[in-house]
Amino acid sequence: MKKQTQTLRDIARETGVHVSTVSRALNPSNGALITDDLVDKIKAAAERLGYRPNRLAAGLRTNRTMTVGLMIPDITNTIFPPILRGVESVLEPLGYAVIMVNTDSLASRETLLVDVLRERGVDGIIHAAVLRDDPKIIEVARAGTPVVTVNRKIEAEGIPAVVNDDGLGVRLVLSHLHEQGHRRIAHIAGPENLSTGRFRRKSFEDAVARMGLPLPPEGVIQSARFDEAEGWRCAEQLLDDWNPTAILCANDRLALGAIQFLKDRGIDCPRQISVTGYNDMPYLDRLRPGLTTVRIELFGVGQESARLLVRMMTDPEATAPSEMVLPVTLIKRGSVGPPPAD
Amino acid sequence: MKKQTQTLRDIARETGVHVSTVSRALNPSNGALITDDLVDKIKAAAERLGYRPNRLAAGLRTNRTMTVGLMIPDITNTIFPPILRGVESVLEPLGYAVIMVNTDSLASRETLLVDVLRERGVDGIIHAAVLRDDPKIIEVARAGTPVVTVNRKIEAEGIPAVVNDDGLGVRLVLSHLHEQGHRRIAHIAGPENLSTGRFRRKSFEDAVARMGLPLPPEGVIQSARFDEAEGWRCAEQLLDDWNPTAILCANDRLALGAIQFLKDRGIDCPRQISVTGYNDMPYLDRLRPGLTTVRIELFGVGQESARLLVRMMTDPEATAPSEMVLPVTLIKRGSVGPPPAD
DNA sequence: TTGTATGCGTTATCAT
DNA sequence: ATGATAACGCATACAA
Repeated sequence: MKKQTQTLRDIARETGVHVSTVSRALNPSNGALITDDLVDKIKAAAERLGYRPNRLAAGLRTNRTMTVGLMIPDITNTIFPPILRGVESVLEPLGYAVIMVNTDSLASRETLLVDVLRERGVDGIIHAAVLRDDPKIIEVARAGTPVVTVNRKIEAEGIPAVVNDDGLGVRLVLSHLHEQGHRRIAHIAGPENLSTGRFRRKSFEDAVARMGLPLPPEGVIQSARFDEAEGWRCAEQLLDDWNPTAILCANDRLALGAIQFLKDRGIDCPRQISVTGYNDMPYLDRLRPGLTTVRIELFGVGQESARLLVRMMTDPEATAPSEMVLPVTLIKRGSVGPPPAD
Repeated sequence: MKKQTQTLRDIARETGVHVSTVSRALNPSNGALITDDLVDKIKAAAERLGYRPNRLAAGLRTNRTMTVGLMIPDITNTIFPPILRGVESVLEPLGYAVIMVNTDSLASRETLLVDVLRERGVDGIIHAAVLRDDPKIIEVARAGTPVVTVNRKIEAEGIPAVVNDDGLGVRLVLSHLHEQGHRRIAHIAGPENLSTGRFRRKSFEDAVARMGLPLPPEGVIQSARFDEAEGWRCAEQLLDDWNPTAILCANDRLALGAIQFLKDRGIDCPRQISVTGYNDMPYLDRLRPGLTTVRIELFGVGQESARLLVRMMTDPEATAPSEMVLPVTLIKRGSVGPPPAD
């Protein structure tokens, strides 16, 4: 039975040259040129022995592991798998592997997991789970590890972010509701500690003000999490305190919860109240009513964040753009209709 | 500005002892006992310097990287994220990191990706994307890397599998349809190159025979992929050639496609034809009609596969069970009703 | 163009 | 109980 893993030494012995020659032959960028036929001979031997480089050893020597870390809040949340695929689609062809961790948006877990990544010597980190205030990742970035945030961003630090145009998204939804005749439009806001929650809320409030629509304090309910239960709770509170004809939710899951609440109360959506989401989760087009929402480029932000990270990893001097904003699209479905006549 | 990463040497210098002493103090299993107060002193220094072990170096020496590979067909398929979380839930507390790769169920990609994992020296592989015939992974397992398959399994090889009780699942659905009065029950089978597709089909055919139900060759349509488009196509073919009152689909996505086909043809589900799925994907309870399906323990199989792998990694002599079967549950929803009176 | 020597950070063997 | 030293596999500065 042949040895488990072949090393450069095995190839060297096999071909009668020195290890360093093999190293150079297999990795042209390493040293000077080797005669072509020797290169061929060495490559043939490597092939024959089924040689695979040991990236641990190489990484120990070069400080590059060809591995990057990907931090995600929770992969079971359907918006993240496409981001991961986008990241992978650019990284894998370049030879990078991805270590993925779920932070559950918990600062404590994040601290832990950043170390898990650093101990493995990742060449860079793509952070889709960043909190608005996130000292640990700032520290890591300052220490020299390339870091890119995606979807979310961190405030007032030099960490590049690839995000969707949430300002535009919110305005598109709002215009659509306005065109349908809605004037009392409420908002279920996303968590305050996430940039997406905060920024969409601000965009909403700004746009509503600019349109001259009424917005009492009770018109915006703050959710604690981006999930269905919170959507339900916030919708209940909203209707207790105000009488909006439409609810603009900070994401699809909040919207699903809100619609469920309306259903449970026997309120028809959209005949009595219209509801909108954000993100365009898969399969939601099959619901009744279909959810009017904003489609964001998940795969796209994944790709761009990876491209950006690669640039930062390969050329530490390159000045990265501080922010990259991708376009969004309004998706009209059945959950929006004209407001009821009073 | 302090050095990027602290090493054992730094701690040694700081505390005035030798590197090997530091290594032993920080990792008790390494060598003999160290005096308690020295251990304390060393740990304090490590803490103070923010020391993190370099797993590359340790792995190079010990051949254990505390990293495992997870191979998945496609993380955007909603059944896989929970499996990943299950895996992570047992691995992460033990200090393991996970490198995840998507194979798209392509043998070519799998070959490639297995090498990506091996080059990084993973201590073991959890394989949720295994094909029924999969020479590459067999080779890796033979070479000594612990491998566990999950959800799917590989035929006739000594690779442990953690799966759901598909035989039971299919029988539960079939009994339910039978109780509702269905006699002409068709099947849209999953891909032949996947154990799940093949096994569910066999379970279906066996159970149908045992129940004495009619099943012409046209009563089973073979899909090429587990997706909605194939569900649509197979449903069309099915109704061209036969007149079943119920369609048992090999998974939810095929069922969604089939239901869409019926809708497109103006055939009411379940009043004219009942349809069932398999897997209980999230959010499908909100559809109309709700999909009657089989709930499988995704998180559970993930956990069990990880536990099994840990045993194999830590004790290579331990005899692993060749198969572990987890229970399933029938979920009754609106897509099944009594057959129409002829 | 190729060989020699050294070190990356750790653990393990041997000595003290 | 602790120190010295070698080795894991590779890349690279230097020598030839």
